[in-house]
Amino acid sequence: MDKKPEDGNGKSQDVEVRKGPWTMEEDLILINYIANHGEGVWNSLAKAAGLKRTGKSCRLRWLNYLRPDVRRGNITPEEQLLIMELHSKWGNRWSKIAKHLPGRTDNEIKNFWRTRIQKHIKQAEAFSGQSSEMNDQASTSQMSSMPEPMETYDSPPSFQTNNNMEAFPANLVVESNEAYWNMDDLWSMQLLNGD
DNA sequence: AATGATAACAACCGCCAACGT
DNA sequence: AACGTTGGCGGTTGTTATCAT
Repeated sequence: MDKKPEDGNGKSQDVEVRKGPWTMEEDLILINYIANHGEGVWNSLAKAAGLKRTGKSCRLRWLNYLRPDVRRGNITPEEQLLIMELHSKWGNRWSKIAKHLPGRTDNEIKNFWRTRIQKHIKQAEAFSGQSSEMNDQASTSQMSSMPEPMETYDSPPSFQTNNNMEAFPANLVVESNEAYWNMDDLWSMQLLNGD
């Protein structure tokens, strides 16, 4: 292939590379292309589909968001428990952990851990007066002493708002340049689009 | 009602291993 | 065997939404 080691950070001069949030149109293009051609070499795919994105960006978008089998939001207590259990075994091996949670992505689990669980662990540590010792321990590997986590996570305020997408109406909402939509909408659109 | 602080999420970046030529 | 490319992973950052004052 005609490749310079671009590796995600598009610093090619002549080809402009888009960054930042994906638009609805880009999503549709990617979905359509993969529906018709399947996944392939991501860099080539991005070009062939006409997306001004790096292959890496396309891959990430597809795996974490657009895939039909991806489940987002509403992590169940069972899943929380499993995440904590696996994390205590494997540490930050997010992709490995994600393999045991069908439909969940490593990125989502990682975010979930960092925003919801790690915070509570630190709080619990602070209460038990050990914060100085185990500082950022979770990022290294084992959680040797997890203080009865489920009780801590039982009903923190943040759980009330853990699913932003549900704040949006059932149908897609388009707001100025940004678009928010349900994946159901996207998939039904692309099916209609059929190409 | 306005402002600031915090939480949650999406996406990017850099590194590394695997694979192909 | 060496080099280049790609894919995957984990860490980090930027943006937006929500809550509290």
